[in-house]
Amino acid sequence: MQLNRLVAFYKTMGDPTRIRIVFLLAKGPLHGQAIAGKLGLTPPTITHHLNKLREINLVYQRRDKNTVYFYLNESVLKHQSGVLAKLADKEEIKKMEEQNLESQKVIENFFTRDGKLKNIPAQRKKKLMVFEHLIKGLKMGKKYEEKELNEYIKQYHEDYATIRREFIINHYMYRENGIYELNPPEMWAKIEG
Amino acid sequence: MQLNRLVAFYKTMGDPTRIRIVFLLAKGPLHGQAIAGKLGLTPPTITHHLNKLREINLVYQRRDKNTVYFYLNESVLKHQSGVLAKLADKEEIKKMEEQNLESQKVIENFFTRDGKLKNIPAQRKKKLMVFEHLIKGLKMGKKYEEKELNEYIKQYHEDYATIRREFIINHYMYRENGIYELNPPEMWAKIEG
DNA sequence: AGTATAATTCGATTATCATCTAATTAGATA
DNA sequence: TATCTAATTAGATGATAATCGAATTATACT
Repeated sequence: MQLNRLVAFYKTMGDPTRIRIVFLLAKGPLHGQAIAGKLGLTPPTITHHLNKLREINLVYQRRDKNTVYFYLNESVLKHQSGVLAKLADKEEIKKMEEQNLESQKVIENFFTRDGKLKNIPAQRKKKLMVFEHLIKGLKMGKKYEEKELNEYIKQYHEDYATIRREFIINHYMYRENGIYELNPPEMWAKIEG
Repeated sequence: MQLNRLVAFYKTMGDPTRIRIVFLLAKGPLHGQAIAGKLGLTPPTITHHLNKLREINLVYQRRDKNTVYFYLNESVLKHQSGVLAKLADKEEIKKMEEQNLESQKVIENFFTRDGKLKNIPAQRKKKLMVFEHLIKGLKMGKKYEEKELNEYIKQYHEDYATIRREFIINHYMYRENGIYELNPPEMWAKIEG
């Protein structure tokens, strides 16, 4: 459970202008000037808020000629709706705690005291726990050259190629033209209870 | 749809300390010192955050001897989870818009141009729309003497007694020792689509 | 090439807010 | 009544962030 990401989501949503933008986009995509017009604000202000909304992956954009259309990413809303529902349910809270403990144990088993990965677990569940631990050092939104990513992985384990491939397979990251980037957590391979 | 309340909820949740408090309370009630201890913060800071959380009705408290126990109000979390789910669903958005328009029309029909209520609608749905409009001038958390509440209602309509009673019946407000206070929206009578 | 339009960046201003220490209130017990 | 503990209030400080006008970038059209 990523506390930081949760907080970032709420902090971003906790602004009247941004909530209004979200409601506008919930009805369908709009371009910047349209948003500025409907809200009675200037374009720089809209850009500012759209940046914040993009940081939490709530909007994405597509360009058409000269104008950029902004879209709402509904999957993020659904995901956060689920988080809130779980938070209201003591059973789910207990499950989350247990999962945290279990994952902590696996990490202790598969990493040396100085943080190296001993070997890649064979069991899928444990493997995913290890991967989630590994990517904690990567920054959301940052673009990584293949070389840079290799170097990062090598801190932990020799076989960077395998691990890098696994990152893609399990949707922790995606690649475009040899550039790697983290996916938002909603897309990651799920660890089944 | 109360934009302000939505924003207030998110703004309050958008703080790491408060999120941690919510997670703690999700496991069960705690008293102030315990929270301060677990988070490594001073009691005044905890009081500060609990006030914020109480403002959005997310926590309530019960006193036992000298110590105050704080509880999480799970219904608020469920409610907000539902809001997010709706926001992710274009159909629901459309419904909300239609409801808004309909409600606006009803308000126009039942109020004079200078804001007086002509008469109390007989149809339940319209009646509730009118009541929701009336209570917009009342402040959440404020305690109203019966006299004060009567005066407020009289701005709109002679028959303050009936309307005041309806506020209670439909759970817009509650009364304790002759003091009236607004309920949180989750408790209000629902207007069926 | 040159102009028009949309979007972004930069810098400044202003307001909000998390946290602390010190002081105060409230209740319980002896 | 005196004292202990828990909680709150008050005031100060430092950091964050919403908004705007001016300047800049990026793309399209003539």
